[in-house]
Amino acid sequence: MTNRPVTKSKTSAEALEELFQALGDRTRLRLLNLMADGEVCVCFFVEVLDQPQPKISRHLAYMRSAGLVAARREAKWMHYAITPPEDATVRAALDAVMATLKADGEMQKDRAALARACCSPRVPEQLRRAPRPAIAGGVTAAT
Amino acid sequence: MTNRPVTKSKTSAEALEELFQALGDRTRLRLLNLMADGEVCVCFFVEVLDQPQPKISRHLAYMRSAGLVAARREAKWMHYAITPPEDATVRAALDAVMATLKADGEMQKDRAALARACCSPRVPEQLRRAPRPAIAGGVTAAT
DNA sequence: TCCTCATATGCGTTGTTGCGCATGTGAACG
DNA sequence: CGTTCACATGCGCAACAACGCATATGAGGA
Repeated sequence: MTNRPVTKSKTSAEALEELFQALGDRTRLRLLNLMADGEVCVCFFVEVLDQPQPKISRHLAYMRSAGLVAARREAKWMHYAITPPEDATVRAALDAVMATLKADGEMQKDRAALARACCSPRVPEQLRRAPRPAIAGGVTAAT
Repeated sequence: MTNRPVTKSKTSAEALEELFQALGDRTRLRLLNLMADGEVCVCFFVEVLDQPQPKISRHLAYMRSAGLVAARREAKWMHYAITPPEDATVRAALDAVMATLKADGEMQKDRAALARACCSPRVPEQLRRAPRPAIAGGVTAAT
């Protein structure tokens, strides 16, 4: 459950390879996209992506072991957030990726859905007591 | 053997997923790095990376089917070159990757080896008649 | 036409990945 | 302390990816 000791420095290329393996999956890209504005609680991932919780959890674990995200516990809830890569150039590559996600239509939908799940007065039963993500100022909160 | 019809446009996210799967392999990153300055002939890849020709060929085929590179025939030799992604943001992501490769130590070694194989007066027997890559002005040509 | 060279591809093997399903674990609450 | 909630993980499976080895293909040259 350790958030990984920042990994003992590898070359940029090694870091890149690992990064890309982590990025080469649709679900993980969607998860990353949802974390663009900061920490998000697992239950929101499950709600927004509408996919089985073990699946979400597995992908988060994968990214955590790749050093891409970090987990923080708050009572019963786990929050995940993107951890900027140490290597400056790798960080730049990731930034470019995030920008690309931001521009994608489906990804915008996901983020809108997160904003909705987060801010709507009609929060689904299960999420009513879950800690809200810090989205707010991002995508159109829709109706 | 078609160089792929530029792929019928997908969303940026789909394009990204495919791109990253293609980038998530060491050998392919090394190949891309060698193509940073332009077309390179397969035989140089084999020489520089010192790995079995079928392996090189397979990875090139993989990248070609992902639309990452294009092949051009010149007599008996095949030249591979990076094809800039259509999607502007994807292209930006790839640019960031290439910059990262450029900064990496091992990758610089590979490029130096290519410059050597290309420009040295003592070109290895097999490559003597192979068409040279357009490297020249790149990495230190070494001795 | 036959041969050689440069490259691509078929095949079998092995390791990895993503998934669903069921179950384990840690935190709060009674 | 037992239960419930939020999440993680063990297990088996099917798909895929990477590899080595052998062989096919396509272009030139003798």
